[in-house]
Amino acid sequence: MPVWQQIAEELRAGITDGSLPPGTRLPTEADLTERYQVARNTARQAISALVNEGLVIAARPRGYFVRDRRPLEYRPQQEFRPRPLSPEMDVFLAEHSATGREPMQTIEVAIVEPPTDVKRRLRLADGEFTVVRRRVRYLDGEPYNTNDSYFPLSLAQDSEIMRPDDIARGANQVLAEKGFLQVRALDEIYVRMPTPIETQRLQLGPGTPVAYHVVTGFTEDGRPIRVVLNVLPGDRHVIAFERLRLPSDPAEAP
Amino acid sequence: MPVWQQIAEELRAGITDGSLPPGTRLPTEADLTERYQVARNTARQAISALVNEGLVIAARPRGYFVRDRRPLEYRPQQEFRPRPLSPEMDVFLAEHSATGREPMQTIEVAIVEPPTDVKRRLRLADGEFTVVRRRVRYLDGEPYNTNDSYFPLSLAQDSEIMRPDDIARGANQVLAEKGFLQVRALDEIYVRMPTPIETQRLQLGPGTPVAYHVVTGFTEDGRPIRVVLNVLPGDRHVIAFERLRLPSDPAEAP
DNA sequence: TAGTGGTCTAGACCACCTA
DNA sequence: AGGTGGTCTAGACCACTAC
Repeated sequence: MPVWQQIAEELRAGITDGSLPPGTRLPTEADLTERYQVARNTARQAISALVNEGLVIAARPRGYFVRDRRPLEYRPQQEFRPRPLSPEMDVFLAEHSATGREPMQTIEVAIVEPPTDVKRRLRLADGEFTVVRRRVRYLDGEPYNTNDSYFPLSLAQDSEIMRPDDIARGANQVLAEKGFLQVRALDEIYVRMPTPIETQRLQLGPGTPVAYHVVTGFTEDGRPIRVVLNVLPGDRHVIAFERLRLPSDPAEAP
Repeated sequence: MPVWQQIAEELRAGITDGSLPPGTRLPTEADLTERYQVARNTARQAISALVNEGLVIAARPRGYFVRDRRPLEYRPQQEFRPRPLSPEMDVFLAEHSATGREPMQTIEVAIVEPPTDVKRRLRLADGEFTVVRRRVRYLDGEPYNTNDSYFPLSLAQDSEIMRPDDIARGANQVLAEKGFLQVRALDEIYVRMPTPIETQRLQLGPGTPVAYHVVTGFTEDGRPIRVVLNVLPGDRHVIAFERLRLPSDPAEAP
């Protein structure tokens, strides 16, 4: 095993077995260089592996620190659940103001030609446009996730969806009032490393993967009316949902 | 912007815009060293960033190659769905043999003291034991995911669950026949970089995050009877599920 | 302003696989 | 056998920020 991996392994062991609890300062590069009698680059390579795994964070010039991770719950299902409504406050804001954290979101609305994955899911023809509501959500000033909702222009036009404000009753309610009630949603979750743009928008540290959560909403007759692209930093979320056995289901499992 | 990031950015752009399609060979380190007039380590740092992002793979000594990624569908919901049963074949095997891929799994059964997260979810006291069925699933010879199912020893004892074989009708059916019908499941999905053990067990390349999918199954009266820990490599899966609007739900959305 | 990590250079030797 | 990436050394200068 290469020297740098041995060094990394010793530090990793300390982190996982609790002898280096979150917040602990790691030895400096100079310390490691001397302790293991290696070149500085070798010590750096060891630490950089830990940084890439998301275990350690560099806080220049104070040194490297063991990272503290405490994910939040993220429930795709809340969409179909009753919720306490505060006037002028949407789901995200309402949910988290209860837990004592300071929620905030930026909203930006634009009319755009949709990206290909959105286009396909909304079954749009070439040249058809969409309305996109781009939101970045913050909790206690830290970016929490991004949420880009796409609607066919024909459905969203001249509705509250076009206004860059919170929609307290939710965009789906707006669509429902126009005759498009969403009764089914398809969720897809991809797990990958972030793009540089996502890294910037969400202020991600190195070694932080993201969940890319795509929701497609359908009406009763199977028409897609809404696609949401969520980007959830892995170190800040647990995705949770619940499944109930339907009366028609057999009693089986993998 | 540091030189190595500029180099990485140019290569990344080529990969994402399609001018460097999957399978393409990247310039060698020597090429980059000369083209950008930098030291070899600088070129290496650029490429290593791409490797860490999972975009590129090193195939020594042939060079670096643009990675090909084609995820498979993973549906937690299949558990509550009717499925075509082939005798002696469990869900995983039955599902994928249809698609022309070669499924295979290794099964290992053990009686263990459960890890703390399992213990908590099964509400076990100290010293209580569990039966764990550890499976590694392969498709066309490549590891696909791991699936460790934990059952309270008292429930699984003296049942087929203890035998290291496929259970064609599913472990849940076995439990149901003993009077423990699972009617509800709680899913939690964590996104993170793999541990070294997971890296080894799933033969993960660098820069491959995993989804850690925990399922807790409950009976009608809320007793937890089963915890499943799935580890899904991000480059090999899409997690997909569907949500239906219940009659009692309001017509709302985030 | 001292000390930290961030970047970069210029060399060296090695293991491994493909041709 | 030759070329590839993998590892490592020994230096250098810089930017940032806590003190």
